[in-house]
Amino acid sequence: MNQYSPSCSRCAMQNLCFVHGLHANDLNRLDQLLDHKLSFRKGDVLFNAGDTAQSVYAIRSGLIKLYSTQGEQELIHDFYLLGDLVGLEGLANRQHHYTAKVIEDVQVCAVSFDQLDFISQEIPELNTQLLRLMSQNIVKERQHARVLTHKTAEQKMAEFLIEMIEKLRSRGYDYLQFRLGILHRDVANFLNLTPETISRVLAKFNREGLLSWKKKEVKVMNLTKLYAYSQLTQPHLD
Amino acid sequence: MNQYSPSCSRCAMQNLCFVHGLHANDLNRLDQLLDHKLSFRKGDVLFNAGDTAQSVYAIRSGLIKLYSTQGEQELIHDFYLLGDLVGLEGLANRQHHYTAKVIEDVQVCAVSFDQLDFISQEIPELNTQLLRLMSQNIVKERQHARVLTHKTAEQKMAEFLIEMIEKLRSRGYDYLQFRLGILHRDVANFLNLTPETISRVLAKFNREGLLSWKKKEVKVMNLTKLYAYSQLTQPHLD
DNA sequence: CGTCTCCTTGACGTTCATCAAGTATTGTGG
DNA sequence: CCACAATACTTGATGAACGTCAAGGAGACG
Repeated sequence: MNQYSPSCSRCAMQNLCFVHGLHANDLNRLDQLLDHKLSFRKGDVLFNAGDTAQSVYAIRSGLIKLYSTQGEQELIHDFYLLGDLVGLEGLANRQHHYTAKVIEDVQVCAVSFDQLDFISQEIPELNTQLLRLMSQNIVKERQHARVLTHKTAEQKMAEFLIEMIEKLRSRGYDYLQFRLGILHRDVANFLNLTPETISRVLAKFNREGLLSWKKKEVKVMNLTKLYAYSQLTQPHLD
Repeated sequence: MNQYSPSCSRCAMQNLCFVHGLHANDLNRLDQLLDHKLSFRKGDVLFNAGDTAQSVYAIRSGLIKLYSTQGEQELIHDFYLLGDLVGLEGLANRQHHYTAKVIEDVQVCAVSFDQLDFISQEIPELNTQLLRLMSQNIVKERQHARVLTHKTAEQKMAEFLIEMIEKLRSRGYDYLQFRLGILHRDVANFLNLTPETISRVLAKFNREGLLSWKKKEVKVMNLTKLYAYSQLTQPHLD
């Protein structure tokens, strides 16, 4: 599951990243686009706001936060992990609007915009795929706006955790116990709360036998109750 | 300025809508895409969340709000007016995620996705343009998230008004006195405030000789002070 | 000209931020 | 690998911004 293969057509993550939906023939063409796999360490920056954008990054492992700054104010827009695509919004203008910083060591596939542009003219399906990803991004941002504005601290926290859980589940990982190396400060920032509030909510979740998150290790004790807090509907387990 | 011309190549709004940046030749091709001009009345719905998406709409006049609903909760994501493009995020999946409702009678150009798809394969520049618009949309949503989370009621209000003012200014309209037919309720929703708070902030702005908004008519008395409230930087006036 | 919706203004309440101080954990250099 | 410094987390006390509730007034529409 975690094995790396250098070509898209044999890539273990094929279903997760943006090539999903392309035909075998097209995948072979896409292979040529891939720079080699790159590694970054915690604290490294994939790109800064204002940088010229040269490629998009498909995350193979690790964790990245995407944020913008205004004055002193840092605002985290999203976290990316295995199977996610970072930096796509820089494509059209060849300029990044955000900073992508590694918070847990990552391996990424870098895909050059130039080549992507070029080949997407020959593979219409890829173009549609890019537009689809952009659309999904917009929908996601708007959903996040709803969370930020209309949910209580407890709902925000529950929803955030469930998003992580569902991502892990969809990728076949253990989702009842896993490492989550994000600072409370960063979660707080993302959800527009304070670290203190995060701490209090987690203490409550723990007290009520819902879930614990200590020393970067999450243990889910009562998933159903967690869903109840989040107001999301719990999917049927297979 | 407000005159309607049925072909893109002679369209008075050429610089405002998504064809901006295309060459004359390409514009002629684009002409074929245009359905005739459509009119909608206040209260009409261009499309509903969940509808199959068939075209994108370029606003020629009037005002539209785009929103989603969850349970009873309506959430307004954006307002669109002259020169704006509505419904683009439905392109990839051919499905609308939001409802677009007319709040002041509109005239729109409807551009079919099918044809857009087809011709964008022949005009690479159009494709880039679509991606650019999507990117800008994402950036805009994230900026809005910042406003929702990190600004006071007064800053939100000032920023909202300035956005309207700058839009009118960029389109060559009177921006110190203009009609703004949006309900306080809708502004409140958009900014995550209550109508009461909107009312109080406007009363304050009025008291301080900044601006008045009564009977759907906005009069700007002190633009500089308004910018000061918003924390935005005032552009140099020509 | 009456009804309905929208807007205004005031009194009060709630959620979460802020401030503060102490404890745990992580990172670092010897 | 330990010591200690820096950073992160926890918990409590207090407060502020804006929401909620309420009631009256003004527009808009038929």
